[in-house]
Amino acid sequence: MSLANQRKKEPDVVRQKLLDCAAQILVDRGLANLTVQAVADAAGVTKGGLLHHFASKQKLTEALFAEKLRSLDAEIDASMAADPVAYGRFTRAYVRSTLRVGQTGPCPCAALSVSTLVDPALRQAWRDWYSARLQRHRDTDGAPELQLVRYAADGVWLEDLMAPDSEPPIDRQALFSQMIDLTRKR
Amino acid sequence: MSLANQRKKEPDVVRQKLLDCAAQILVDRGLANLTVQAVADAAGVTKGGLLHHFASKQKLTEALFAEKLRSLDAEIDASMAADPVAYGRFTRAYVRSTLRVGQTGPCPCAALSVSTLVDPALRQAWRDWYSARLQRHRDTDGAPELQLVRYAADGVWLEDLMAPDSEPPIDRQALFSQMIDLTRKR
DNA sequence: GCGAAGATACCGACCAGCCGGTATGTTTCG
DNA sequence: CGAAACATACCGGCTGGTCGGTATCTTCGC
Repeated sequence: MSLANQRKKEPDVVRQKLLDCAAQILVDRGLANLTVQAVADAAGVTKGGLLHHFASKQKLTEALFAEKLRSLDAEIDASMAADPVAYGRFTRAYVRSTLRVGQTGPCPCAALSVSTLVDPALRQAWRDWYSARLQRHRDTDGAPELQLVRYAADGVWLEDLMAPDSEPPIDRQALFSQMIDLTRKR
Repeated sequence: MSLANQRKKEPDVVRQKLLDCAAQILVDRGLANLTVQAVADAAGVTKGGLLHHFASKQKLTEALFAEKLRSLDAEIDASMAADPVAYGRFTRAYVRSTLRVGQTGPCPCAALSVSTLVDPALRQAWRDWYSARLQRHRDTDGAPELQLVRYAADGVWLEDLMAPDSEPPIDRQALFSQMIDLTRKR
């Protein structure tokens, strides 16, 4: 059996690495290549090892989705806390998280959105989150102009998803400030 | 056996139906469920019958992609021809095609975008089409404000894709005229 | 401290089912 | 007839998933 499992046991690390690798494969190798085997290989674990942490592929994608959603949620909260202006506060935070100017790391939205394509149940989870958030900030972010800005933000990260490495048609920094400007009351 | 193929032979109809069913499955049952068997079943044909029309699954998706892209292209051309104002003409046509107020049938974008997730080659095709179109109308649609509007349009049909049956957070008609307004020179 | 004892983490082999694809038959059209 | 338009049967490969086993961690009596 060639003792291969004499590695140090660090379940939390392995589990996290599985999620990370799954996210990366999802984004830059496409949805079709997100197989249990591929994820396990990328994380340096056997398929059986992966299935130990996540009872099924479904559970894996669910966990991935939940993690990214939580990450986005926290990011937005932090961003909102640093914003002194009430009007359009959520929309600005949403834009900051998606455009990622001055942010570090990849946008959680990427993996999120691809996940929704694989499973209708995940779509529902996303919808729930978004509408809950919208309801929560309806006083400050209910205006149609702000909804438009949020739509634009969605369009931007969609472009990022479809063209990961090519440069955008217009300067992101300029686009960003343009969008932020649109969230100021007139 | 059991002579099941006593139906009238109408290859063009069957071929088209295969494409339609593929598009529908793609949009509302997710990418993972787009199998040759499923498409064949939905179209009332056996798997072998499908493979007769499209030599491979790859060919099927390519044909689907090409058809939807051609459809979108024609729609935009027609929309632009009916627009007397030069500035932002392409952007308005793009918005009309995606928002689909006063348009009939589903947005071709939906199936288009999901297709791009399955095959990187299709992404490239989409990018090529879009940048070619952008280059062609750079004189009338090069302004950053118009790019923003187009981003917003992308965001809208993305929402349609993720929430096919739920009603949008704001009135589509109002959103539409708001976006059109943004394409008028100031 | 130490060592038994169980729980946890992980491996490796295996399986049933579905996938895309092929090869071949049968029916209908021109 | 002959060719196109299908249906049927079947195959190899890969998929997600199971199972039994082993190595490491943790707990706890002493």
